Amino acid sequence: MTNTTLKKISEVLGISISTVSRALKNHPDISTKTKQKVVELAQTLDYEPNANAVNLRTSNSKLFGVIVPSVSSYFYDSFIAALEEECRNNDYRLMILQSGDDPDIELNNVKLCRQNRVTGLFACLTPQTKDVHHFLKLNELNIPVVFFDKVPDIASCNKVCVADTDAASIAARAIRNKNKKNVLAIFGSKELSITKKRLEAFSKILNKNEVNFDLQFALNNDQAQKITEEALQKKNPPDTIFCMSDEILIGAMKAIQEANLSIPSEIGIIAISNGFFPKLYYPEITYVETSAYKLGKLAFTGMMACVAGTHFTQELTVQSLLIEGGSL
Amino acid sequence: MTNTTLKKISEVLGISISTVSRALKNHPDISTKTKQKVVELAQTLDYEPNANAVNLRTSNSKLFGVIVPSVSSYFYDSFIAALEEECRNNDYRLMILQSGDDPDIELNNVKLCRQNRVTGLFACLTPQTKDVHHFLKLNELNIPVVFFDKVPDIASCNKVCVADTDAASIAARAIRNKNKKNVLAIFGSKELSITKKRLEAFSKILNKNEVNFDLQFALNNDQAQKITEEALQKKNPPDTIFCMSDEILIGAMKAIQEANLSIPSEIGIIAISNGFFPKLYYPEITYVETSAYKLGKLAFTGMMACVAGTHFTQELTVQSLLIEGGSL
DNA sequence: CTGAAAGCGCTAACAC
DNA sequence: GTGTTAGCGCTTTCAG
Repeated sequence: MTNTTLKKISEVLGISISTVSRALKNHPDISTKTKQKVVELAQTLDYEPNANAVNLRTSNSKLFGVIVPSVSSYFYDSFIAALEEECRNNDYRLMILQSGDDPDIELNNVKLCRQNRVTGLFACLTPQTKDVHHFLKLNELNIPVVFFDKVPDIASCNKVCVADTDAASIAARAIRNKNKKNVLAIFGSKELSITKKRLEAFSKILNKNEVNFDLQFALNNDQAQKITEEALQKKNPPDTIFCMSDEILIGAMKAIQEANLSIPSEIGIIAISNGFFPKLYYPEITYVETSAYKLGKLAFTGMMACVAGTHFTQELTVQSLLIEGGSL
Repeated sequence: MTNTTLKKISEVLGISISTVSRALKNHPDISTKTKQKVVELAQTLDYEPNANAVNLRTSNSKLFGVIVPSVSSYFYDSFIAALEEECRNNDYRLMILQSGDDPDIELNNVKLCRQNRVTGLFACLTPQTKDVHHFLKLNELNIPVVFFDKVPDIASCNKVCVADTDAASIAARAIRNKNKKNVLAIFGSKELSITKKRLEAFSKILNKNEVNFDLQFALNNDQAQKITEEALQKKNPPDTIFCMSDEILIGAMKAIQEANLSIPSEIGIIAISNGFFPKLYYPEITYVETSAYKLGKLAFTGMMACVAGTHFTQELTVQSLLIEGGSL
């Protein structure tokens, strides 16, 4: 069996291809009878338009690309879920690509997007990406690029981000309000701009309020676990742990379970999170929400503005929100 | 700026389109000088072939579709990661589609696959999917379909699955070997064939060994949590909890943390899992691995066999493996 | 209301 | 070695 085409339908019905095409699009010119005949036969023959032919002809792919480090992530999966919903509702397809944090694969993914003539691209950079000219090239071709989460330093591009500074400030204030005095603060890779932003805001508030904190950096959950284990064994252990991300929260919680401390009476904990992991524990962890889902919705809105011709060329941010669990 | 085409290159160079096409494919007919000129100009003009045109012409999309319930899952994300790796290495693209466990969206996704003329489709059914004829239609069009994880009951299709029966048996034997006497066994939705298989194998072994177990079903982690909470409050509480899936494990663990029981001295726990969640806790949870990553690799191998013409029309399974944590 | 014809960008016989 | 030509399946003027 081979795919049904307009030609085949037109031959069976003894009418022209263009009439079939119009009938299927419910064009007002076509008579009701003809439409009926065509639609019926198309159904019988299980006609599905060839997207490649349509795209080639119309040069409108109705296709967005999205490049994430990995779909297996506490964060990007929610982002994709949001995009996907919007795409479905707006009759766009989504081509999901993963960079694996490898700049070469990233470059190749951008190529793929160009080859498939995407209408627009959502991109999260790898930490090592220095050169973004292959992204900017897309703009020359009138393909809007909306960067999210890990965005370029340059100003002349569209970016959507979570409110890093706000999130860290909110967490710091929550700690101060609970009169905590000795905080273990664990941040992610020093290189990341998101770490810098969060750290700066966090320190500022705790310093101003003279809350003592032990500053640590962890690249993954194992390191976070080790750092927490060591801190808990000190003569003067922390009364509170701040975790910059889910990854770090996971490590810290494992150490707390190991030490068999009860939360929040023996140790307090607060994190910045997308919201899934904090709900895994009892009591649930108090966290500042930086919602990837909302970020996705915002990115899509921005993209649609670009497609409509309104480049926003600025940084949009989603608000952060304190979600009280019982851990602080 | 507009996209570079073969035509544009041919005009600049004053040669024919076909020569350009051949030169870029490194066709042996073309002279070295011509090749060089063409490749150089193509690079300068940032030529990227129009995938739609190529696919239309060659009717070989080099594109696979994959339908999962959701990419936000610690099972399907691993599956996708495996597929993605293989696709990249074999020069295929992957179109990732999510059904959201909605049969209507599923149907629409199948349509999308047909419209994009995928070379093959990997599909995980929604629990409510009764009618799979729209999938089988693909086979008529010589588009192989490889079902995975949640597969149809019918025999005449390609399926790859985790070894459900084995996994449950391994877990049951581990429980028996530890001389546990009072097990709370929590399974997922009764409707799912995977539940039936796991339950049957599990019961058989525990019954044979006269291990008493309380059989419960939970549709999500909240229900699993409630069930566990109630069981732990009985006069004769369980000494072991068996969790059929990660989702159930999460709920059960929350209840255990709430009851503040220590593992494994006060309560033992064992799960069937993809391996991520068991490592979140201290001590790490003992689990029977049903690897989505391995499943993905297997599915791809099966798909390539189909594409090469060797329909396997049978059920392939990935082996299960007991991974000892410290929880039993 | 319907049909003829051109063309989107590319590949692949078939010529020379 | 290179060019000519036809055609993949579709949309969309332009004619009638």
